[in-house]
Amino acid sequence: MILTPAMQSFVLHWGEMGARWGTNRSVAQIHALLHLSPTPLPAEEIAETLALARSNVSTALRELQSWGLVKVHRELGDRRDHFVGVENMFDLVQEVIKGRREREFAPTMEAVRRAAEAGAEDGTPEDVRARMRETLEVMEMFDTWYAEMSRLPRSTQLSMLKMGARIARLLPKAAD
Amino acid sequence: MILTPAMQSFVLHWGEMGARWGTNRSVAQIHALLHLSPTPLPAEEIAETLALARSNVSTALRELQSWGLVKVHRELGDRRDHFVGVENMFDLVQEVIKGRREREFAPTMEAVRRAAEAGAEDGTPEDVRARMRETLEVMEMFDTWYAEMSRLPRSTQLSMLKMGARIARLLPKAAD
DNA sequence: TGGGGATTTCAGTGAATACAGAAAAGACAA
DNA sequence: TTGTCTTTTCTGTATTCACTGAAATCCCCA
Repeated sequence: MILTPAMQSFVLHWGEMGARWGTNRSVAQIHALLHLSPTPLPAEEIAETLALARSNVSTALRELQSWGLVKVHRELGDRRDHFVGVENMFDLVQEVIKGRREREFAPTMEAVRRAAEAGAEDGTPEDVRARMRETLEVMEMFDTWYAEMSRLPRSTQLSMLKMGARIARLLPKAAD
Repeated sequence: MILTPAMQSFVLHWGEMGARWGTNRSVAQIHALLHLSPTPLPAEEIAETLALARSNVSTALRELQSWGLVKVHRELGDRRDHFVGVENMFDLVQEVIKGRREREFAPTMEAVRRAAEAGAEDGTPEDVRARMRETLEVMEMFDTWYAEMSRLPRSTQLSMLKMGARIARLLPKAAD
């Protein structure tokens, strides 16, 4: 598969963003390529197109699959796996946020909780503990908000996104 | 300044989260320390407390200041700068998101836009270009949503956060 | 059960990043 | 100016992380 300049640019920039968002460059590039490709691609072809080592592609594909961002597609009469990107961008966003919350946010929140509690017995000054508790509360507020939002049906999420700030007008004047 | 075990744990975990969120460990640790500290701290003391090189602290503080997460406080009769963390956790969240959008999201969005346009002339298949445009649209939707939300007064943002999913009940049945 | 293609695992290499320590620059008082 | 204290810049080193290529494993078919 040969990439046009526009496709190359897309893949490269997507890879760069991915590198800054917690995945490595190759994973993000492969994801970009699969997202653009109209047909499922075998690992070999991905490696050629992006000039990556075959083994690297294999690892990256596993990671993408574990995140639910890539699915395997089997072709009749072909032993090789073919890979497809999730078609819907929202699934991507959802998976990325979910993953980051689980791996990076939740553990810290748990640690902050323990620190705030443990502080009572190890001589941590009360005002410091108060700051810890306040920090925890903010973290929990965001976490709860996220949990609730992620459970809403996709269509509702979309409406809210599209409404943007106009949704604020629906709020009662004196919100609790 | 001596840290209790609870404070150490807080600082360490915060540092770890920071490392996964785009800043380096030291920057995040310093931020955590300043967030806990009831009084402004001079750079020297920060370095001692966290066992970091003085130079490293200097660089980290500059970075934190450029992000608006740390302010300088001058003490009468003391030449040294003293540093304070922003008291409010929301300011932190706001700054972090703003920074990431500017540095990591917006440039990619711009690149995708150019790729989608340029594709017209370099032989990029129409269906591929369509996927690029769709990607761009989703990115723009999130970006617009963020831009609008960030302009709302803090109190409104807070109400919305606390309402969580209940806000969905305020939506008209057939949202556009 | 053996052979061949496809995939995964693993160890070594290379590049990027964070860090420490030294040197330089800046501010202030005498 | 000179001396002292503080802060910043710079350079080499260490660590971390991604990547490659080779070897091992897996899977399917004959």
